[in-house]
Formats: sequence, C-alpha cells, structure tokens
Amino acid sequence: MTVMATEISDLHALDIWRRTVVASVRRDAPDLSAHQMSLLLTVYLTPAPHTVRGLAELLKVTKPAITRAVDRLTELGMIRRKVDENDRRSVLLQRTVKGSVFLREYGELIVAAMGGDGEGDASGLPPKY
Amino acid sequence: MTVMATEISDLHALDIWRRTVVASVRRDAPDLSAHQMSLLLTVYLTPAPHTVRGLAELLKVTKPAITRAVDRLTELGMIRRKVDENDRRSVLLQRTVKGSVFLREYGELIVAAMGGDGEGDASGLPPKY
DNA sequence: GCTCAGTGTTTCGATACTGAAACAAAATAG
DNA sequence: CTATTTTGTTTCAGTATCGAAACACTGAGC
Repeated sequence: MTVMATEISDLHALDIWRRTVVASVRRDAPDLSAHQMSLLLTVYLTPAPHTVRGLAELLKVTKPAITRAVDRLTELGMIRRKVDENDRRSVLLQRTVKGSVFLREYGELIVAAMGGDGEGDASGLPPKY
Repeated sequence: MTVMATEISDLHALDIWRRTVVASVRRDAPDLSAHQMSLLLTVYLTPAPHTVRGLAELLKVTKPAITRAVDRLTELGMIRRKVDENDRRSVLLQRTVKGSVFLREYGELIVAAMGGDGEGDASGLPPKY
C-alpha cells in the first residue's frame, strides 16, 4: 500500500516534470543543461554570496565547469559577474532582471503543469503544491 | 490575495525544482539538456508509438535535433530504436531497463525534494523567499 | 516498370562543453 | 619585500550539439 502510493507519486511527479520541460522547450526557451540550470537556480534561490569556488563545491563539479556555465548564462543575460571588493580574487555572481523574468516564468510553467489538464483532477481540487 | 498565493507557489515550485536538479547534478547523473530530457520523458510517459517526426512536431524542433538526441540517449542506454515493421520508413523509440531505472530514481529525487527538509522548516533556517 | 512523396540520417561549418593543467592576479605568511 | 596560497580564467585536445541542406531508403500512385 505504501509502496504503491509512493510509485504513483513518483510517476505523478515525473509527469509534472515532463509537462514543464516540454512546455519550456516548445516555448523556445534556451536549452539549458542540468548543470546550467542548477547553477542558475542556486544563485537565485539560495542566500548570497555565490562564488565560483563555492558553487563548484556545492555542485561537485570543477571550477572551469562553473566558469563556462557562468559564461553561458552571462551571454544569455541571466546572471552577472561582480568582483568582490573585500577580496578582489573572488567573483560574486548576481541576479539580473532577465534571469528573474525567466525563472518567474519557469515557475509559472511548473505550477501550470501541476494544476493543468492531463491529471485526474478535473474536479478543481486544490493543486496540492 | 490570489496573486500573492500564486507567487509563493511559484517560488516554492522553483525551489523544489532547484533541490531536484542540484541533487541530480551532485549524483553525477548525465548532464542532459532540456531537449534531451523532454524527449526521454515523453517516450516514457506518453502513449506509444513515438516516431522521430512525431516528436519533432511535439517539441517544435527539427528532425536532425531529434536524431541527435536519440543518438545521445541511445549511447547512454536510456532509449532504443526499432524499425516499424508496418512502415519500414519509420523508427519507433522504445524504453529500456536503464532508462526506466534512471527516471524512477529521478522521480524519487523530486518526491524527496518536495517532502524533504527546507520546506517543512524543521531545521530553523530562515525561509528568506 | 517509373516517378513522387514521406521518413529518418548524414554532411557541412560553426559553436559549446569537458577535465586537466598551466596561468595571472590578489591575499597572506614569513 | 619576497615566497606561498588562494581564486578564477585560459589553454589544450577531444567530444557534443546546432540548423540547413543534401542524402538514402521505403511506400504509394500510375
């Protein structure tokens, strides 16, 4: 019983994920990799400051990988570099308006995928998240 | 009121997304792009048959892009090609054990990100968003 | 047989990403 | 004031991906 409920929940969660990602791709949103997306979300949703080294440790990837992800996200205008004035070796990663808009819309896609059709819930019950 | 509730929900959804993607990256899972992930999820969670042309239309991308995503996912063992015997021009995309395992684990990551700490706020860290 | 349309793949030229190692710049130690 | 350490970037060789166009193959019409 518990197992079955868990499996249903897993599939349900995956299907929400599918609807969100498919909607994002169809919208012609930038084709971000998991690495890039995890970096972007971390910068926007966890407390500053965010340094290259800190992110490399958090995500368990190499520093050059972070540098390149930041390069790409900077090109897309979704993130910004700023030298730390207290320690000019460090680079702080900051949010931008464009990145905020992108993530806000992404969040809306997720919420739409949770509440939208495709799921049983035609009755209008609260969208559980 | 409705607007505020929606925004909180958006951020909450995004944070679940963040925890899931970060956990996946830290696990050293394949760094799939949004295109690849949408293709994989569609094959596994929507009714067969799945053809290159059908997926290209669904995702609004070109056919070569689908071919290459299938190439990559085939290398990873997460998907399989099979010629349609009824119309040998078509290639049907099928699931594999490895892909099933990967997506099952991914679903578990999502569920863990929904129920895990950070949300229930048992830790006492400030919600800050 | 002989075309013509549909499906998926390959080629082409260009850009992006990887880890390891070397690198430059800034802070710290002595 | 010279080492040493720390931080982030760049180089290197190799691989991955992209869109557009050309390609091969199958099926259908005649």
